[in-house]
Amino acid sequence: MAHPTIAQLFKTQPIDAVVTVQGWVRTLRNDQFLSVSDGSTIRTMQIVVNKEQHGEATLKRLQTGASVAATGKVQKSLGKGQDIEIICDSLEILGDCDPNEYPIQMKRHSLEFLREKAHLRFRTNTFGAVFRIRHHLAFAIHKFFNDQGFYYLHSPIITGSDAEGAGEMFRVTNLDLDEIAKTGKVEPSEDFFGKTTNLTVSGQLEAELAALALGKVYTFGPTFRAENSNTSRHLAEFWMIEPEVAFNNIYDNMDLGEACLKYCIQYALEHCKEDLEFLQERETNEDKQKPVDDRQSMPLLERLNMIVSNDFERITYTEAIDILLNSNHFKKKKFKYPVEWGIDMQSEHERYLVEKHFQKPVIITGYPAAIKAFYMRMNEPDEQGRNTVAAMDILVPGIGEIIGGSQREERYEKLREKCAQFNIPEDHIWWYLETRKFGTCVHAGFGMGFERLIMFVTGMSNIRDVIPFPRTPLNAEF
RNA sequence: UCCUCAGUAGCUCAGCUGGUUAGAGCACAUGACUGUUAAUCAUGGGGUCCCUGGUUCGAGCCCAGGCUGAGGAGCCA
Repeated sequence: MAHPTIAQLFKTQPIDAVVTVQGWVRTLRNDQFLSVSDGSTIRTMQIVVNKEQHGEATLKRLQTGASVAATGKVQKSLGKGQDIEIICDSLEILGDCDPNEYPIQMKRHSLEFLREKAHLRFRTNTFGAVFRIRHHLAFAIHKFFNDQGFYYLHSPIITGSDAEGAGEMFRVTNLDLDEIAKTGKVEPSEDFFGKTTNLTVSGQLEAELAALALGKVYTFGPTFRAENSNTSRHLAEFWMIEPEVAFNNIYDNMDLGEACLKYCIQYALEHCKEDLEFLQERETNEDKQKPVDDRQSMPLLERLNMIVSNDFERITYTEAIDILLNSNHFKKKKFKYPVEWGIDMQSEHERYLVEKHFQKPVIITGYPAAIKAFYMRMNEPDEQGRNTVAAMDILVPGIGEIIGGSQREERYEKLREKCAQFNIPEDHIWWYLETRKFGTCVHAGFGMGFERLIMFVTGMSNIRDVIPFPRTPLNAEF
């Protein structure tokens, strides 16, 4: 017999049908009303039990967290909190849950506490909502690209390339480290792959290779950075989406990034309404404890709708610097870091542009060549002879950079010059250079941090709360 | 890695200028009630005050070092 999920029961409302619900107890109210969750929705099913029929000993075992199977007839609820309920006929406790040991209670827990119980935090309303939304967003990404004729490319997790310079890498080896500690000698040629290998920091270079044959591709997989960064926006293991499109220039790239973000948010608004409403209420309650300045300027759903229904602001780096230089904020010397053409903009500068000046997502293009990666396409020098590249960053309120991308340098000799400037030996990325030698073409792409997207959509403020098992310095317990 | 803040009951927190037996709410146990919505009411049990060392007649409180967590910065997605 197939068991309907609670989500299905609320949807179909099969009054008078006899059904079995399997799930986990949230509370037992009044020795009569059992609230059961099965993860299919944030809502719980009310199971009406009674002491006479099921026995006092059984009711005592209906502790928060216990797993149960309840069979009974679906009825319109007499109570006010739900439209249907199940009048329980037979009740089976599948797994007991000792309340003296079980750490999750029907009360508010801090997110920090739940992070230490990562194996059990799925059972809370907040994390249930977050991870249901995470699923829907992953699905939305695939649907967006698939519907536009992109191919999903599986870039390698283990890479022999160390050219991208996106950050510190995790070494991958099966050499005997104890032996190496004794001899003090590492011989890469004796390693599994016969050379030094690392966990990938980006699938971009590989995606470019594929785009120059398949046309439109995207990667969506885990990436790894061994940076010792301890912030609410960084992980050592995170998921990234990297589309790469042949014949796209920087403007096509901006259009794609904006459309992708809007599509994902719209998809969540349509498919995760109840979870988003719950998270909005949660955020509003949390905000009440905060100083007025730290609160969100508008509720979650309003913020998301605002993004979907407005065009992103598009400005050049040079214009952005001018805005900063002409701001009262700058004149009153409120920026901690200096502002001048050529700087790598600090968080405070980006936040000012996005949250104060424009109050909506901003796409900044044309960054100084000196502060961007080697593979970005050189623009013609500006009137003042300054070198910029066809890079673009999409910044959103509250998160900062959610997308970073560029038109790629497709000119063979220009790219070789860049390699020389960046001290990248050509024999390390000969395969990348060859794509420019054999039928090169204009192409562009970007990287979008999946967890940052989820943060933006859910309103969660710590990245460790939007990935099931966060990997951060000194933390890999689960 | 740097700066700032925090660590007290299972959880969330209070604890005065260093002073005698360390508190509250929730959770848990027992009982009452029985159409509740994190049910309610009464009663009860529950503490390595993060660790190590120091100052002091006396340390949850002061000092030093360490550990852990959070916020911010850098780096980035």
